[in-house]
Amino acid sequence: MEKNVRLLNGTYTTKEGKNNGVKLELFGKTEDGKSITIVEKNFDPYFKIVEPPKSLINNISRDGEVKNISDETLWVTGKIRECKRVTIKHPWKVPEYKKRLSDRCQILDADIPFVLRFIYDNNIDSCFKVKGKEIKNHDYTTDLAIEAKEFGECENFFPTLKVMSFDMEKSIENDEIYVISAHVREEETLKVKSFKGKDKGLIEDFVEFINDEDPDVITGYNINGYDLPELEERAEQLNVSLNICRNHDTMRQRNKRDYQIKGRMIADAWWAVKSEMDLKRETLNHVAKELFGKEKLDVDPSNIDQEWKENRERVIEYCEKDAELAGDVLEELGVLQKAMDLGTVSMLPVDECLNPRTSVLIDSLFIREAIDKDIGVLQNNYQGGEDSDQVKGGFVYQPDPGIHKMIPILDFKSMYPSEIMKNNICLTTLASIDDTLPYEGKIESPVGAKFYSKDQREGILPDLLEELMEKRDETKAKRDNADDPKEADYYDRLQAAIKVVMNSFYGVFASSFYRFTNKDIGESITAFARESIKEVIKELEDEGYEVVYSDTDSVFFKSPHENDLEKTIELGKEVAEKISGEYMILELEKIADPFYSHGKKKRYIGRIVWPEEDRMVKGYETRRSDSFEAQNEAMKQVFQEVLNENQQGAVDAAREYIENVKNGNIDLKKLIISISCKKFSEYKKPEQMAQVQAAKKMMKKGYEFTPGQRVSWIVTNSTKTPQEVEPWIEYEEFEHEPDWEYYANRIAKTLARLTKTFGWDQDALMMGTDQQTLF
DNA sequence: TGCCCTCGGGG
DNA sequence: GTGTACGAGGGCA
Repeated sequence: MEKNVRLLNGTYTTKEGKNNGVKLELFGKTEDGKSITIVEKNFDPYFKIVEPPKSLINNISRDGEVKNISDETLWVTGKIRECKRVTIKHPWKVPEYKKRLSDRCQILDADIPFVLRFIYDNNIDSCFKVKGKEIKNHDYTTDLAIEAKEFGECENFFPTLKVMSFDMEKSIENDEIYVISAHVREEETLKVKSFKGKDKGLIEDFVEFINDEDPDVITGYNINGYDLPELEERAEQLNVSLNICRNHDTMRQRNKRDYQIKGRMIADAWWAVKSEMDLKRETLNHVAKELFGKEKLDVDPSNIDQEWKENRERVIEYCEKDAELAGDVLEELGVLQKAMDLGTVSMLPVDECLNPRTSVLIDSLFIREAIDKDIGVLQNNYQGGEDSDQVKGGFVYQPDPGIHKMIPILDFKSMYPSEIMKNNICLTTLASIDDTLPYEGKIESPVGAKFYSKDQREGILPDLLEELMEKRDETKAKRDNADDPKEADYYDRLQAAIKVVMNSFYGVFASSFYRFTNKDIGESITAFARESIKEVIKELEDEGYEVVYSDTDSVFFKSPHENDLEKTIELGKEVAEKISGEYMILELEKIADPFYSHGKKKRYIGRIVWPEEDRMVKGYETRRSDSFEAQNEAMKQVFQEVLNENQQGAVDAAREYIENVKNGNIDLKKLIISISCKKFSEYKKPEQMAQVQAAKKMMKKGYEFTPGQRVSWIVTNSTKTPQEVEPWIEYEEFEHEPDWEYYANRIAKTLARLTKTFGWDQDALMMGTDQQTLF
């Protein structure tokens, strides 16, 4: 059998026999839309050791676990060194050897997940051709299974993935699961099914359903944080196996945060929302409204037990709707497509690209190069969680406080990658660690690190980046020349994926623990970058322009054409081109009119007038959790005035709002603070927590409270410690006096960030008079 | 100012 | 699974 496959994920098992029974299982989707398991039995785990003492080799060669020891000559941190490749029987023994041997000699290649090791070593791409013997009567849930003989190349393709989205309604009071609804789709809806009844049978039916349907992807809203852990716990209680993996293994918790279902991918729609959208609130309801303009069914989930008693049918309908909605969200955000695109660029299984760890993206490209060039792959060295090794970041210019007219914003195209290419930065070109090649002294970073120039030695890192950058330009050109909109869309997604990979180089190389970097490299990159942006600022100033702000790779300056957008666009483009160098390319990104900051770094707002009308708000928005609506409302009103370039109006709006709050002249609903409350005993200092106080007072009034429920309250006296709050109960009159002063103060604090520049700080806003009048 | 604690999503 | 990683915001010292 021969098949073209897109790789989804992989695992290994030891089912067959005791020794030598390690087999890899790769799960994928064929070009003709079949799910497939690829079994590989002939790959052994290994690691490498650098210049080991003879005694050590003697020692481990007698080890029953060790299968083979062979010679290798590798470039390791600046030297050609004699190394040994130690092949062993079991992948999970590698960490053991790492620990045992690491104080006697340097260990290489010992922290690469086994499946990835295999695909790197065999240069397997995200899509590949596999030849082998079909396994008839296999026990996998996939359509096909094959014993791999040979791997080859094939064109990229994008199979339609089968997605099962599900939702579970469960009692808050006890452990009972009321209903699980599943929604299966490929391109269109295939099946909707709800599971009810006794929990044991319910879960068993659900498991059977999953294995029968055999979805590639399992999704839902916050399933990693709620549905899956709850399901797991209940299944354990009832002694039901959640054997929903494609090889019939049990679903397991991978980290604290997510789960693993072998052969299937878990794509939590909430996580997708977090990374793809910028929302203040991320409830499914809000997201649905934002994406589709529709509200979901009105069932109060914090009161699910009541709802279930009163109207089962409605709860079931609600559950089905939510299951479908989560799938819709995933689809709308193009999550799977993006993961496949990223897989295409990074040569990784789709699963690795759903919530990619940037270091894995880079590893995939870099390690393949290292194998090719006989370079030793060092290990990541996370030394504790210390961030003392944090590399100094970008340069941030203290913004010029006030309202500014017509501000072109220039930014460097892929700044960090460009610096790396320009200065040939790589572990393999770092001259200070290398004694095989004399240094010519051409490239020295501002922190004193020395790099070989390109003609002396080409770095892998700049090479990879150059390739990516070229590919991106090519892809963009293809996009622009495509006649078919579908084709154009494909190329656009691909270039976006390339950008993601290129940018992830920065994060990884700015850290000091990534395997292919070190402090000198990280610091050199950012130092070169700071130098470049400062040069731009200087050049602008020398030309007579006034720079008002700059952050890392962008510069904001004043256009002399305060009221002429056309001229400003022209000027911006002209200036950008003039200052650009061969590698460091500046572009006119957008134009703000007006631009405002109160003088604090990373806090500014602006109205974007080019290339599209937009609003730009950085660092000012109050986000979620214990904020209350009045804060947002007041902020919005003041924003509006500032963007209308009306200073006085902004101050007046702020004063008026605060005055109203002080006088109790505001809708009480806008003061409600609402947070969920755990079991009281789970808090370190429960008596200090406002939510505990509110919950207790609710119970006293005879209302139900179950741990985990959301509670709402209004602050009535903040001068006490802890502050005094009273619960807000819907449909009941609030018979306490809010602490108006407290609310006015919090609003003033928020607003003062904006009005400070106009001479109005928090206290001034509270008093209603500015400093000048005061003194 | 800096440390410690908590939340979010879900029911 | 050849592991180790959330990030923002408020309260309190």
